[in-house]
Amino acid sequence: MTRRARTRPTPTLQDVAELAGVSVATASRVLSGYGSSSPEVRAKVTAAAAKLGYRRNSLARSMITGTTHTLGLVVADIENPFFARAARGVADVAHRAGYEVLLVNSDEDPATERAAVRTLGDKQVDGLIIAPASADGGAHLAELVGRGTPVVQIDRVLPGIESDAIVVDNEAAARRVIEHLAALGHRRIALLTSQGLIHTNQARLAGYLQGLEAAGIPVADDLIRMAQYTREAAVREAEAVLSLAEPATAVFTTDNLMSLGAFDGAQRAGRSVPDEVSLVGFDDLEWTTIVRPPLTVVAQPVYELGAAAATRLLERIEGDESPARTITLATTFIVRASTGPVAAATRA
Amino acid sequence: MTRRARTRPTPTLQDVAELAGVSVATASRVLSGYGSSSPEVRAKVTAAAAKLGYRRNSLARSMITGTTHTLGLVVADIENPFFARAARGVADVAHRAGYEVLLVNSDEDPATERAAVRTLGDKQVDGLIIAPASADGGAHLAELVGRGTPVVQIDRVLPGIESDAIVVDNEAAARRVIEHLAALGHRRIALLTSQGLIHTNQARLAGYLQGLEAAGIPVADDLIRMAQYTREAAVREAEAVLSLAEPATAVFTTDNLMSLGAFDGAQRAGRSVPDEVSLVGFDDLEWTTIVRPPLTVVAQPVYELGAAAATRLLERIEGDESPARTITLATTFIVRASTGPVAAATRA
DNA sequence: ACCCACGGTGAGAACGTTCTCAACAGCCCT
DNA sequence: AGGGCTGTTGAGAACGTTCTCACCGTGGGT
Repeated sequence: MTRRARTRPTPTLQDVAELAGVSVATASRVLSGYGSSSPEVRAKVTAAAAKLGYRRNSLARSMITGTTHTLGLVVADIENPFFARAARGVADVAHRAGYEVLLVNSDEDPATERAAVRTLGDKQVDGLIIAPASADGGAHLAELVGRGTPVVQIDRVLPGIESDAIVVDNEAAARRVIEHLAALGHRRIALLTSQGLIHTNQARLAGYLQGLEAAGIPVADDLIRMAQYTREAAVREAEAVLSLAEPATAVFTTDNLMSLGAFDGAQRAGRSVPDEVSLVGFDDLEWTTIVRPPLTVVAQPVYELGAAAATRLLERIEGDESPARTITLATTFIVRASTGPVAAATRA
Repeated sequence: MTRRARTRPTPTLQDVAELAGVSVATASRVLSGYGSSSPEVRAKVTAAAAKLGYRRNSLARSMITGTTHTLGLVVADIENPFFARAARGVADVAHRAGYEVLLVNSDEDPATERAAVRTLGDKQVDGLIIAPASADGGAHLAELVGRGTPVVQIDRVLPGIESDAIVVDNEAAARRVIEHLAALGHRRIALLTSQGLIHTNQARLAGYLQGLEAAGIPVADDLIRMAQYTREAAVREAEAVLSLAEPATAVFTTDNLMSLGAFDGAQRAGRSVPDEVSLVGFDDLEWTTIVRPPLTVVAQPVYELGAAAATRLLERIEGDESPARTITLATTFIVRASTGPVAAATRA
């Protein structure tokens, strides 16, 4: 009924072989460049392939070779600059090695993540890079690993899985921040973090607490805030912490969205930075340097995180059987103008 | 030599069938839920599958069904918030429909793009969404389309390809910007755009020119700047345009990176915004509202761009054979505090 | 009692490759 | 002259599914 003749079937290896007057086996040999073949045959086959516009069917190839040259990548949200940059690191390394990447957003939802991991497994990815959300356990990851598909975790790490992991030294980073603020005389230092992302945030909280202890500053519960993961929530918490009876003189945020919200909150509350409140953010995004004052931040080696994960994964795929390793990357603390000494009025 | 026994071969449909005491055909029927089968058999098979931890091999399935449930997505750079958001739109729609997305960065390089499109084709994607870089022509896209794989272009559109496209009304957007600035008394309006991205930028340039004409403002060549696509280059051009003998009183930038650079450049040049120079950016990113003054921008419906592309592509995949269509989405002009009337000193 | 339809099932082809193996020719070496 | 090696080739199996088809039994309609 409907005319659909314009879609003629794609030429197959058999078509090429016939046109070249050789067997399928021979055609495959010359087009895939293995085994041996005579120059004349090579010429005939390549000519036939070109003439037909032959393109190999990777699916069929994968069926037999058992390798898809595809990597799975599961992140919370590709729109988050953190994951976007990590993804870029993964993609670059993968691409250079001739691998493609299958991307899935989990939105930090364990169910979505589980389904995604299964689907990617079904699609026979050669390996998986994941920023795991599920705190409950990684049965789905263990399943993959058990079937021989290597997994590399990034940013967070689920214990009990035989897999490599690339993380950042969050505790040290947070400790360093507090040290800096304490040296400037701050004693009312707020921590603004987000719910979820358990592992990462917990480490940053731990570092915060260690930092306070080292500086001899008592822990104040009203200064430790867990906001929903939205800009608005961060704004609210920042404003709240600045309007306490004894307000915070410094706010440390543990990721880029919270940092944005805190900056916004400080401005809206009419607090001058750093005179009335010092701000320290996480992740060195572009905006942190065009804002006034530019933001003091913990810069994570995000691109390297992704690149290292992909590199490690490819090593595993190539057959590396060494025991699983967790690689911890160092952060860089960049002091800019958003942090300064406590104002005389608020001191003591 | 090396012990690798821990990787036992993945169970196949045949294993399930044997354990359940039925044929492969029957096992396939119950696990894929087509045809008919008795309740007892269904129970036996599902039990066997569960016991073995059976997971279907999507590759084998795709071989026979001819569909991979995978979409290709080619963008310039996933790190660019514009593409990240569009990708999110694509991924959301795709995911909801049971499709996965294979992501490739082209870096605006035609050769990389061509190779990527070919590879994705080889991998038998069911459809492709692409922000095409190659101005030279879309032979690689035509090739795909010719083989029956639908293609949807986003943001830019290569002429002569039988494919749908989702774009934004760039001319109208730029015209609107100039109209706004002209109404504020500006006559020295600079356009800061980037090299490459031909189609999009050309449309914005056209809109700029139309806007000037409509306002009766003569075109000044020294105010039309094409920078390299880096923040630094944008900063330089912005500074340059502000230190002309007869400096620009307004700067219109045509994408988010240029906007960031221009904002930076105005600050570095010590020009107060909007008193000495008005700024209009493209793309409504988060930072545009925490910066002082907040930036007047052209907001593109980026998420919708990606979502619409995916929606259209899925329709094609489902068999829609209607003639190719180009859908043009409208932009929103958001006036914030970075634009204001020309200063009395510079006026006239 | 006969026929037909129908639910349930299995055998085997098919998808498009790669890869193993055997066959064959030509050559060198003894 | 005979044996073995090397390079080139083709036949056919294999990968793990889905799907077509034929078969069987059963039950209902005539």
